[in-house]
Amino acid sequence: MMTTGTAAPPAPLLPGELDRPAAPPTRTKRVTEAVAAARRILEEEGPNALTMRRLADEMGIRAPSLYKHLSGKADLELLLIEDALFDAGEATHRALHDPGPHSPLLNLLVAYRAFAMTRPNLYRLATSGPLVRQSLPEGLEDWAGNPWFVVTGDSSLAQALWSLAHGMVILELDDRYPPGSDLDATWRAGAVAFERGAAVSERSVDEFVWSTVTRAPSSPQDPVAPRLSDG
Amino acid sequence: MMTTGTAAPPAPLLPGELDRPAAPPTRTKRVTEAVAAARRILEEEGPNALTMRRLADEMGIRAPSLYKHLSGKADLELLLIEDALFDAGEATHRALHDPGPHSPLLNLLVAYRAFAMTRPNLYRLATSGPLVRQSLPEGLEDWAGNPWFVVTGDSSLAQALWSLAHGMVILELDDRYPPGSDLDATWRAGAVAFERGAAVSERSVDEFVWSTVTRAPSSPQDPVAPRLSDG
DNA sequence: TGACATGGCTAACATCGTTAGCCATAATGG
DNA sequence: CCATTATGGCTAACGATGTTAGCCATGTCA
Repeated sequence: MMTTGTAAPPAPLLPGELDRPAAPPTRTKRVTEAVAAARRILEEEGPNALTMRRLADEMGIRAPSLYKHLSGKADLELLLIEDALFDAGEATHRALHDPGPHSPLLNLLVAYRAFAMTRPNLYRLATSGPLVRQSLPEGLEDWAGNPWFVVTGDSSLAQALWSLAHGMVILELDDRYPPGSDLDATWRAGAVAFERGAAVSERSVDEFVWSTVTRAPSSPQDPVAPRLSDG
Repeated sequence: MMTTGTAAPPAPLLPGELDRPAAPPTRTKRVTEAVAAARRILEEEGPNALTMRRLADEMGIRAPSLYKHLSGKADLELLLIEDALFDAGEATHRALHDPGPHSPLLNLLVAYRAFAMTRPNLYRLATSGPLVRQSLPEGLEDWAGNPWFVVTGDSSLAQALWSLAHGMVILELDDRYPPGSDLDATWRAGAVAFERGAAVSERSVDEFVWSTVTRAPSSPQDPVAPRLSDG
């Protein structure tokens, strides 16, 4: 669960580690309840069950009344994503400090995988589709991604390692690996590659450019409504 | 575009390379048209535009008439996924044979990234959410994933590398990297890690087990209807 | 020629997110 | 102390979505 604003035991920051960002914009009691209920429904009954009517039901009211507290479903999902990012940040930062049995990099991977596996639907919701970046609390995204930098010491390597972790997590959640795959071995293989890569100088490679790779011109995605404040 | 069943110039197979799987189950002319139209709509107008009514419109008929050819929207999407897997397999197998300017591993990554970037919405559709494995043509999945094994020589390493590629692709498509990120550098960093890892003996690592990491008990996803044949 | 399969159509339904507009109660201010 | 306003519920309803039921024209073929 998310501990909004309550100060944690102040562990000394590691070199390169960011401090926890300001708490997210204050939430009404009722909004907090709605988010909690939504989270419960999402995780226990799946994403299809998370409808405005079902959510209202869970709160003992009718669907239209939800709009007295939330601007719409997109707003609700944004709040869930906020929670997920806070939780993920907490879990991964903790992995940096806890005396895990392995290397920091491996501890981080283990923590990330465990985080995702224990709340798969929330993880999927928070990491799939275009991100509504400007609606998130200031600094949250940076803080949540910071452990990957702390562990690798390089921003490109950090992004690559996070990509690997996310890729493995989401493919595992979606059952995309061939049946019978030894996923632990897959994670191990990935960890090994980066464990070795992180220790090595950043630019021992030929200057390869990806310039031939470009995005298809103006490929539309789904529009995402900007966040509205509590009404 | 997909070249269903038409034989390609028979390039000699590389060691470990799988042969192209049998062509997908025959599609009616009308079904083929529907899939083509759907693909056009999806890529040019985004996933939200891919509606049964919109698709019917594109074909000059009314929505209910679509059900004379397809069992439902899930069926249509499955056909799109089939196409995407064939195309991806073609692109990546070609990367193995073309005299690319780089190492095989790098050539593969470049091809994969380019493939995804040129049809982002189809890629997202084909790789997001639970896979309806039993509805896919026999051998398609294995064949499409085979290049990753050819390049790494090890199944765990192959899955990890594919995970990295998918992670980077999907995060790039969804704009999940912090603004201003040098994504080429990220891909380079990832490639380097695996370039080095692939050359090394598979088991130079301590025997790490992930046994503490388990899935949340019975977390529901969205049910997926099994594929029905053409009606 | 008649039976049947093919492939269109309209009408309609359930479910979804969402809006409009009503009303009771609580809070607030002259 | 009462009037006014804000809060937060409600019902009714709308438009979009996937989908089904049932009708009918046309072509195929025994």
